[in-house]
Amino acid sequence: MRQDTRQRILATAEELLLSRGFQGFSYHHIAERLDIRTAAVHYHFPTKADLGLALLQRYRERFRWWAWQLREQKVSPVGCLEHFITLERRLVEANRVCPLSVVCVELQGVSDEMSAAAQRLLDDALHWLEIVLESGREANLFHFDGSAAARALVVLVTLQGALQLARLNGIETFDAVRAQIRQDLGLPAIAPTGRVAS
Amino acid sequence: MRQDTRQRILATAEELLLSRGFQGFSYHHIAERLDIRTAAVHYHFPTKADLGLALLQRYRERFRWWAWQLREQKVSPVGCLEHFITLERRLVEANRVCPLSVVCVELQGVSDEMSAAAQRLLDDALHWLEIVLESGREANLFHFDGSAAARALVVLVTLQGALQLARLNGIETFDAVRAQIRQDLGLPAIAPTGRVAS
DNA sequence: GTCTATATAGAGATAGAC
DNA sequence: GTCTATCTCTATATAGAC
Repeated sequence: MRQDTRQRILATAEELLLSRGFQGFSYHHIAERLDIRTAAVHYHFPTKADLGLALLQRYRERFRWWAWQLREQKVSPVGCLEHFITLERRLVEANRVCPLSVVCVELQGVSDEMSAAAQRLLDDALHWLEIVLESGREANLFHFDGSAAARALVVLVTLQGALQLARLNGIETFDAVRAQIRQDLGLPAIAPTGRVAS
Repeated sequence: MRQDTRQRILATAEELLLSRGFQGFSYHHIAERLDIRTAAVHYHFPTKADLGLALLQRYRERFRWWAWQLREQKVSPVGCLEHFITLERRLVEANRVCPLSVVCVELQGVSDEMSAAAQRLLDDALHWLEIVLESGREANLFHFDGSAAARALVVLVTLQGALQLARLNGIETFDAVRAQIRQDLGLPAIAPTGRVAS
Protein backbone atom coordinates (compact mmCIF):
# COMPACT_ATOMS: atom_id res chain seq x y z
CA MET A 1 0.00 0.00 0.00
CA ARG A 2 2.75 2.44 0.84
CA GLN A 3 5.67 2.62 -1.51
CA ASP A 4 3.47 4.99 -3.42
CA THR A 5 4.19 7.61 -0.80
CA ARG A 6 7.42 8.06 -2.66
CA GLN A 7 5.50 8.69 -5.85
CA ARG A 8 3.10 11.09 -4.17
CA ILE A 9 6.03 13.01 -2.77
CA LEU A 10 7.59 13.28 -6.21
CA ALA A 11 4.35 14.44 -7.80
CA THR A 12 3.76 17.08 -5.15
CA ALA A 13 7.38 18.22 -5.16
CA GLU A 14 7.29 18.60 -8.92
CA GLU A 15 4.26 20.83 -8.70
CA LEU A 16 6.02 22.95 -6.13
CA LEU A 17 9.27 23.00 -8.09
CA LEU A 18 7.62 24.21 -11.27
CA SER A 19 5.41 26.79 -9.61
CA ARG A 20 7.77 28.17 -6.95
CA GLY A 21 11.32 27.23 -7.92
CA PHE A 22 13.67 24.88 -6.09
CA GLN A 23 14.53 27.33 -3.37
CA GLY A 24 10.88 28.26 -3.02
CA PHE A 25 9.53 25.11 -1.42
CA SER A 26 10.44 23.07 1.63
CA TYR A 27 9.84 19.60 3.03
CA HIS A 28 7.22 21.22 5.18
CA HIS A 29 5.21 22.29 2.12
CA ILE A 30 5.27 18.77 0.75
CA ALA A 31 4.38 17.12 4.06
CA GLU A 32 1.55 19.55 4.64
CA ARG A 33 -0.08 18.82 1.29
CA LEU A 34 0.18 15.06 1.77
CA ASP A 35 -0.79 15.19 5.44
CA ILE A 36 2.36 13.43 6.57
CA ARG A 37 5.38 14.63 8.63
CA THR A 38 8.59 16.03 7.20
CA ALA A 39 10.50 13.07 8.66
CA ALA A 40 8.58 10.78 6.32
CA VAL A 41 9.78 12.82 3.38
CA HIS A 42 13.34 12.60 4.64
CA TYR A 43 12.96 8.84 4.86
CA HIS A 44 12.39 8.67 1.09
CA PHE A 45 14.75 11.50 0.14
CA PRO A 46 17.39 12.05 2.83
CA THR A 47 18.42 15.47 1.54
CA LYS A 48 16.78 18.06 -0.62
CA ALA A 49 19.53 17.56 -3.19
CA ASP A 50 18.44 13.91 -3.45
CA LEU A 51 14.89 14.99 -4.04
CA GLY A 52 15.86 17.57 -6.63
CA LEU A 53 17.95 15.05 -8.51
CA ALA A 54 15.13 12.50 -8.46
CA LEU A 55 12.74 15.11 -9.82
CA LEU A 56 14.97 15.88 -12.77
CA GLN A 57 15.65 12.23 -13.51
CA ARG A 58 11.96 11.49 -13.40
CA TYR A 59 11.21 14.37 -15.70
CA ARG A 60 13.80 13.14 -18.16
CA GLU A 61 12.53 9.57 -18.08
CA ARG A 62 9.04 10.82 -18.70
CA PHE A 63 10.21 12.86 -21.67
CA ARG A 64 12.04 9.88 -23.15
CA TRP A 65 9.03 7.67 -22.70
CA TRP A 66 6.81 10.34 -24.27
CA ALA A 67 9.14 10.67 -27.27
CA TRP A 68 9.31 6.90 -27.61
CA GLN A 69 5.52 6.73 -27.71
CA LEU A 70 5.28 9.25 -30.51
CA ARG A 71 7.79 7.22 -32.45
CA GLU A 72 5.87 3.99 -31.89
CA GLN A 73 2.72 5.66 -33.11
CA LYS A 74 4.57 6.90 -36.17
CA VAL A 75 3.45 10.45 -35.60
CA SER A 76 4.60 12.76 -38.39
CA PRO A 77 7.33 15.38 -37.78
CA VAL A 78 4.71 18.11 -37.89
CA GLY A 79 2.58 16.20 -35.38
CA CYS A 80 5.61 15.70 -33.14
CA LEU A 81 6.33 19.40 -33.10
CA GLU A 82 2.70 20.20 -32.38
CA HIS A 83 2.62 17.73 -29.52
CA PHE A 84 5.77 19.19 -28.07
CA ILE A 85 4.41 22.71 -28.22
CA THR A 86 1.18 21.51 -26.65
CA LEU A 87 3.18 19.94 -23.84
CA GLU A 88 4.77 23.28 -23.09
CA ARG A 89 1.52 25.13 -23.45
CA ARG A 90 -0.01 22.98 -20.74
CA LEU A 91 2.68 24.21 -18.41
CA VAL A 92 1.68 27.79 -19.19
CA GLU A 93 -1.97 26.97 -18.51
CA ALA A 94 -1.02 25.46 -15.17
CA ASN A 95 1.07 28.53 -14.34
CA ARG A 96 4.23 26.44 -14.25
CA VAL A 97 7.61 26.83 -15.82
CA CYS A 98 10.00 24.27 -17.24
CA PRO A 99 12.44 22.56 -14.84
CA LEU A 100 15.28 23.70 -17.09
CA SER A 101 14.33 27.30 -16.41
CA VAL A 102 14.33 26.65 -12.71
CA VAL A 103 17.77 25.09 -12.76
CA CYS A 104 19.20 27.84 -14.96
CA VAL A 105 17.91 30.66 -12.79
CA GLU A 106 18.82 28.99 -9.51
CA LEU A 107 21.99 27.35 -10.80
CA GLN A 108 24.05 28.43 -7.80
CA GLY A 109 21.46 27.03 -5.43
CA VAL A 110 21.28 23.49 -6.76
CA SER A 111 23.73 20.61 -6.48
CA ASP A 112 26.17 19.79 -9.26
CA GLU A 113 24.37 16.51 -9.79
CA MET A 114 21.12 18.34 -10.28
CA SER A 115 22.52 20.69 -12.88
CA ALA A 116 24.18 17.75 -14.63
CA ALA A 117 20.80 16.02 -14.77
CA ALA A 118 19.29 19.18 -16.23
CA GLN A 119 22.02 19.22 -18.82
CA ARG A 120 21.13 15.65 -19.84
CA LEU A 121 17.47 16.56 -20.12
CA LEU A 122 18.37 19.49 -22.32
CA ASP A 123 20.56 17.29 -24.50
CA ASP A 124 17.73 14.81 -24.94
CA ALA A 125 15.24 17.50 -25.89
CA LEU A 126 17.62 19.13 -28.36
CA HIS A 127 18.55 15.85 -29.94
CA TRP A 128 14.93 14.78 -30.26
CA LEU A 129 13.92 18.10 -31.78
CA GLU A 130 16.82 18.00 -34.22
CA ILE A 131 15.67 14.62 -35.54
CA VAL A 132 12.10 15.83 -35.85
CA LEU A 133 13.15 18.92 -37.78
CA GLU A 134 15.59 17.10 -40.03
CA SER A 135 13.16 14.31 -40.93
CA GLY A 136 10.43 16.89 -41.47
CA ARG A 137 12.64 18.82 -43.81
CA GLU A 138 13.51 15.68 -45.77
CA ALA A 139 9.79 14.99 -46.12
CA ASN A 140 9.37 18.51 -47.41
CA LEU A 141 7.14 19.46 -44.48
CA PHE A 142 9.45 22.01 -42.89
CA HIS A 143 11.47 24.60 -44.72
CA PHE A 144 14.45 26.25 -43.10
CA ASP A 145 18.08 27.13 -43.79
CA GLY A 146 21.09 25.94 -41.88
CA SER A 147 21.55 22.82 -39.82
CA ALA A 148 18.69 21.09 -38.07
CA ALA A 149 20.72 21.23 -34.87
CA ALA A 150 20.98 25.01 -35.02
CA ARG A 151 17.28 25.32 -35.80
CA ALA A 152 16.35 22.95 -32.98
CA LEU A 153 18.31 25.11 -30.59
CA VAL A 154 16.49 28.25 -31.71
CA VAL A 155 13.08 26.61 -31.50
CA LEU A 156 13.78 25.28 -28.03
CA VAL A 157 15.13 28.51 -26.56
CA THR A 158 12.23 30.39 -28.13
CA LEU A 159 9.71 28.09 -26.51
CA GLN A 160 11.57 28.31 -23.21
CA GLY A 161 11.51 32.06 -23.30
CA ALA A 162 7.85 32.17 -24.31
CA LEU A 163 6.86 29.70 -21.61
CA GLN A 164 8.55 31.85 -19.08
CA LEU A 165 7.47 35.31 -20.14
CA ALA A 166 3.91 34.09 -20.65
CA ARG A 167 3.77 33.95 -16.88
CA LEU A 168 4.12 37.71 -16.74
CA ASN A 169 2.56 38.63 -20.04
CA GLY A 170 -0.30 36.15 -20.41
CA ILE A 171 -0.81 33.07 -22.53
CA GLU A 172 -1.35 35.19 -25.65
CA THR A 173 2.40 35.68 -25.58
CA PHE A 174 2.92 31.96 -25.88
CA ASP A 175 0.39 31.58 -28.68
CA ALA A 176 1.84 34.47 -30.64
CA VAL A 177 5.29 32.96 -30.45
CA ARG A 178 3.93 29.55 -31.37
CA ALA A 179 2.38 30.98 -34.53
CA GLN A 180 5.67 32.63 -35.41
CA ILE A 181 7.64 29.42 -34.94
CA ARG A 182 5.27 27.61 -37.27
CA GLN A 183 5.63 30.34 -39.84
CA ASP A 184 9.42 30.36 -39.62
CA LEU A 185 9.41 26.63 -40.33
CA GLY A 186 7.29 27.18 -43.40
CA LEU A 187 4.09 25.73 -41.99
CA PRO A 188 0.68 27.19 -42.85
CA ALA A 189 -0.99 29.25 -40.14
CA ILE A 190 -3.21 26.35 -39.16
CA ALA A 191 -1.53 22.99 -39.04
CA PRO A 192 -2.88 20.83 -41.88
CA THR A 193 -2.57 17.54 -40.02
CA GLY A 194 -4.82 18.73 -37.24
CA ARG A 195 -3.58 17.82 -33.75
CA VAL A 196 -3.39 21.41 -32.62
CA ALA A 197 -4.66 20.30 -29.25
CA SER A 198 -5.91 23.28 -27.33
CA MET B 1 30.38 60.20 2.35
CA ARG B 2 27.73 57.67 3.13
CA GLN B 3 24.53 57.83 1.16
CA ASP B 4 26.41 55.74 -1.32
CA THR B 5 25.98 52.79 0.99
CA ARG B 6 22.54 52.58 -0.50
CA GLN B 7 24.03 52.40 -3.97
CA ARG B 8 26.58 49.81 -2.94
CA ILE B 9 23.82 47.70 -1.46
CA LEU B 10 21.86 47.91 -4.69
CA ALA B 11 24.86 46.99 -6.82
CA THR B 12 25.73 44.02 -4.64
CA ALA B 13 22.13 42.88 -4.36
CA GLU B 14 21.75 43.03 -8.11
CA GLU B 15 24.76 40.80 -8.58
CA LEU B 16 23.30 38.33 -6.13
CA LEU B 17 19.83 38.54 -7.67
CA LEU B 18 21.07 37.79 -11.16
CA SER B 19 23.43 35.03 -10.16
CA ARG B 20 21.43 33.27 -7.44
CA GLY B 21 17.79 34.30 -7.83
CA PHE B 22 15.72 36.38 -5.41
CA GLN B 23 15.18 33.56 -2.96
CA GLY B 24 18.83 32.61 -3.21
CA PHE B 25 20.38 35.52 -1.35
CA SER B 26 19.89 37.14 2.02
CA TYR B 27 20.69 40.37 3.81
CA HIS B 28 23.55 38.48 5.38
CA HIS B 29 25.14 37.85 1.98
CA ILE B 30 24.96 41.53 1.11
CA ALA B 31 26.26 42.71 4.49
CA GLU B 32 29.12 40.23 4.38
CA ARG B 33 30.34 41.43 0.99
CA LEU B 34 30.17 45.08 2.00
CA ASP B 35 31.58 44.46 5.46
CA ILE B 36 28.62 46.04 7.19
CA ARG B 37 25.87 44.54 9.43
CA THR B 38 22.48 43.36 8.26
CA ALA B 39 20.80 46.07 10.33
CA ALA B 40 22.44 48.67 8.10
CA VAL B 41 20.88 47.03 5.08
CA HIS B 42 17.50 47.05 6.81
CA TYR B 43 17.95 50.75 7.47
CA HIS B 44 18.06 51.45 3.73
CA PHE B 45 15.56 48.78 2.70
CA PRO B 46 13.27 47.84 5.60
CA THR B 47 12.04 44.63 3.98
CA LYS B 48 13.39 42.36 1.31
CA ALA B 49 10.34 43.19 -0.81
CA ASP B 50 11.42 46.85 -0.70
CA LEU B 51 14.88 45.87 -1.87
CA GLY B 52 13.55 43.67 -4.65
CA LEU B 53 11.28 46.41 -5.90
CA ALA B 54 14.09 48.95 -5.84
CA LEU B 55 16.27 46.56 -7.84
CA LEU B 56 13.68 46.20 -10.56
CA GLN B 57 12.96 49.91 -10.70
CA ARG B 58 16.64 50.65 -10.94
CA TYR B 59 17.06 48.12 -13.71
CA ARG B 60 14.20 49.66 -15.62
CA GLU B 61 15.49 53.19 -15.20
CA ARG B 62 18.88 52.07 -16.46
CA PHE B 63 17.30 50.47 -19.48
CA ARG B 64 15.34 53.59 -20.29
CA TRP B 65 18.43 55.76 -19.93
CA TRP B 66 20.38 53.34 -22.11
CA ALA B 67 17.68 53.44 -24.82
CA TRP B 68 17.52 57.22 -24.60
CA GLN B 69 21.28 57.42 -25.15
CA LEU B 70 21.10 55.31 -28.28
CA ARG B 71 18.40 57.58 -29.58
CA GLU B 72 20.43 60.71 -28.83
CA GLN B 73 23.36 59.24 -30.68
CA LYS B 74 21.13 58.45 -33.61
CA VAL B 75 22.27 54.85 -33.68
CA SER B 76 20.73 52.94 -36.59
CA PRO B 77 18.09 50.26 -36.00
CA VAL B 78 20.63 47.58 -36.82
CA GLY B 79 23.07 49.13 -34.37
CA CYS B 80 20.37 49.30 -31.72
CA LEU B 81 19.63 45.63 -32.10
CA GLU B 82 23.30 44.75 -31.96
CA HIS B 83 23.77 46.82 -28.82
CA PHE B 84 20.83 45.14 -27.20
CA ILE B 85 22.12 41.68 -28.02
CA THR B 86 25.53 42.67 -26.71
CA LEU B 87 23.92 43.82 -23.49
CA GLU B 88 22.41 40.40 -23.01
CA ARG B 89 25.58 38.64 -24.03
CA ARG B 90 27.47 40.40 -21.26
CA LEU B 91 25.07 38.83 -18.81
CA VAL B 92 25.93 35.41 -20.19
CA GLU B 93 29.63 36.15 -19.87
CA ALA B 94 29.15 37.18 -16.26
CA ASN B 95 27.14 34.01 -15.60
CA ARG B 96 24.05 36.01 -14.82
CA VAL B 97 20.48 35.84 -16.00
CA CYS B 98 17.95 38.55 -16.74
CA PRO B 99 15.86 39.89 -13.85
CA LEU B 100 12.74 39.06 -15.85
CA SER B 101 13.73 35.41 -15.80
CA VAL B 102 14.21 35.52 -12.07
CA VAL B 103 10.81 37.07 -11.47
CA CYS B 104 9.09 34.63 -13.83
CA VAL B 105 10.61 31.54 -12.26
CA GLU B 106 10.13 32.74 -8.69
CA LEU B 107 6.86 34.52 -9.33
CA GLN B 108 5.18 32.99 -6.29
CA GLY B 109 8.05 34.09 -4.09
CA VAL B 110 8.09 37.78 -4.92
CA SER B 111 5.72 40.57 -3.94
CA ASP B 112 2.98 41.75 -6.24
CA GLU B 113 4.72 45.09 -6.54
CA MET B 114 7.87 43.37 -7.68
CA SER B 115 6.12 41.39 -10.38
CA ALA B 116 4.28 44.54 -11.48
CA ALA B 117 7.64 46.30 -11.81
CA ALA B 118 8.94 43.38 -13.86
CA GLN B 119 5.89 43.70 -16.07
CA ARG B 120 6.68 47.35 -16.70
CA LEU B 121 10.28 46.53 -17.55
CA LEU B 122 9.06 43.93 -20.00
CA ASP B 123 6.63 46.40 -21.56
CA ASP B 124 9.42 48.93 -22.02
CA ALA B 125 11.73 46.42 -23.63
CA LEU B 126 9.04 45.15 -25.98
CA HIS B 127 7.97 48.62 -26.95
CA TRP B 128 11.52 49.75 -27.58
CA LEU B 129 12.28 46.68 -29.66
CA GLU B 130 9.09 47.10 -31.66
CA ILE B 131 10.10 50.62 -32.64
CA VAL B 132 13.59 49.51 -33.56
CA LEU B 133 12.27 46.71 -35.76
CA GLU B 134 9.59 48.80 -37.40
CA SER B 135 11.90 51.71 -38.21
CA GLY B 136 14.51 49.25 -39.45
CA ARG B 137 11.98 47.66 -41.73
CA GLU B 138 10.92 51.03 -43.10
CA ALA B 139 14.58 51.79 -43.83
CA ASN B 140 14.78 48.48 -45.65
CA LEU B 141 17.35 47.16 -43.17
CA PHE B 142 15.25 44.39 -41.66
CA HIS B 143 12.98 42.06 -43.58
CA PHE B 144 10.22 40.17 -41.83
CA ASP B 145 6.53 39.36 -42.15
CA GLY B 146 3.80 40.26 -39.72
CA SER B 147 3.64 43.08 -37.23
CA ALA B 148 6.71 44.57 -35.65
CA ALA B 149 5.10 43.95 -32.26
CA ALA B 150 4.80 40.22 -32.90
CA ARG B 151 8.36 40.06 -34.19
CA ALA B 152 9.66 42.02 -31.21
CA LEU B 153 8.01 39.52 -28.91
CA VAL B 154 9.65 36.59 -30.68
CA VAL B 155 13.08 38.22 -30.69
CA LEU B 156 12.83 39.04 -27.00
CA VAL B 157 11.66 35.62 -25.84
CA THR B 158 14.31 34.00 -28.01
CA LEU B 159 17.04 36.08 -26.41
CA GLN B 160 15.60 35.38 -22.97
CA GLY B 161 15.62 31.66 -23.59
CA ALA B 162 19.12 31.75 -25.06
CA LEU B 163 20.46 33.82 -22.20
CA GLN B 164 19.08 31.32 -19.78
CA LEU B 165 20.01 28.05 -21.46
CA ALA B 166 23.48 29.37 -22.24
CA ARG B 167 24.10 28.99 -18.54
CA LEU B 168 23.74 25.23 -18.87
CA ASN B 169 24.88 24.82 -22.44
CA GLY B 170 27.67 27.35 -22.83
CA ILE B 171 27.94 30.71 -24.54
CA GLU B 172 28.07 29.03 -27.97
CA THR B 173 24.34 28.50 -27.49
CA PHE B 174 23.81 32.21 -27.21
CA ASP B 175 25.97 33.00 -30.21
CA ALA B 176 24.26 30.41 -32.37
CA VAL B 177 20.88 31.86 -31.53
CA ARG B 178 22.13 35.37 -32.12
CA ALA B 179 23.24 34.40 -35.63
CA GLN B 180 19.86 32.86 -36.30
CA ILE B 181 18.00 35.96 -35.13
CA ARG B 182 20.06 38.08 -37.48
CA GLN B 183 19.35 35.75 -40.35
CA ASP B 184 15.62 35.66 -39.62
CA LEU B 185 15.57 39.46 -39.81
CA GLY B 186 17.27 39.36 -43.19
CA LEU B 187 20.63 40.63 -42.01
CA PRO B 188 23.88 39.34 -43.49
CA ALA B 189 25.86 36.94 -41.35
CA ILE B 190 28.22 39.71 -40.28
CA ALA B 191 26.60 42.99 -39.41
CA PRO B 192 27.52 45.59 -42.02
CA THR B 193 27.49 48.56 -39.67
CA GLY B 194 30.08 46.99 -37.41
CA ARG B 195 29.36 47.42 -33.71
CA VAL B 196 29.29 43.69 -33.05
CA ALA B 197 31.00 44.36 -29.75
CA SER B 198 32.52 41.15 -28.44
C1' DG C 1 7.56 3.52 6.96
C1' DT C 2 5.87 6.82 9.76
C1' DC C 3 5.70 9.15 13.88
C1' DT C 4 7.31 12.62 17.89
C1' DA C 5 10.82 15.22 19.42
C1' DT C 6 14.69 17.80 18.89
C1' DA C 7 19.09 19.82 17.15
C1' DT C 8 21.18 23.38 14.44
C1' DA C 9 21.49 27.01 11.56
C1' DG C 10 19.86 30.68 8.86
C1' DA C 11 16.53 34.15 7.46
C1' DG C 12 13.92 38.44 8.06
C1' DA C 13 13.21 41.88 11.08
C1' DT C 14 13.25 45.27 15.30
C1' DA C 15 15.04 47.94 19.57
C1' DG C 16 17.92 50.90 21.32
C1' DA C 17 22.85 52.52 22.08
C1' DC C 18 26.37 55.28 19.79
C1' DG D 1 23.69 55.73 9.59
C1' DT D 2 25.61 52.06 11.67
C1' DC D 3 26.27 49.23 15.38
C1' DT D 4 25.17 45.23 19.02
C1' DA D 5 21.84 42.41 20.64
C1' DT D 6 17.94 39.90 20.28
C1' DC D 7 13.49 37.96 18.68
C1' DT D 8 10.76 34.85 16.00
C1' DC D 9 10.03 31.83 12.49
C1' DT D 10 11.28 28.53 9.17
C1' DA D 11 14.28 25.10 6.93
C1' DT D 12 17.10 21.04 6.81
C1' DA D 13 18.15 17.17 9.09
C1' DT D 14 18.65 13.35 12.71
C1' DA D 15 17.43 10.07 16.75
C1' DG D 16 14.77 6.88 18.42
C1' DA D 17 10.00 5.11 19.60
C1' DC D 18 6.15 2.59 17.41
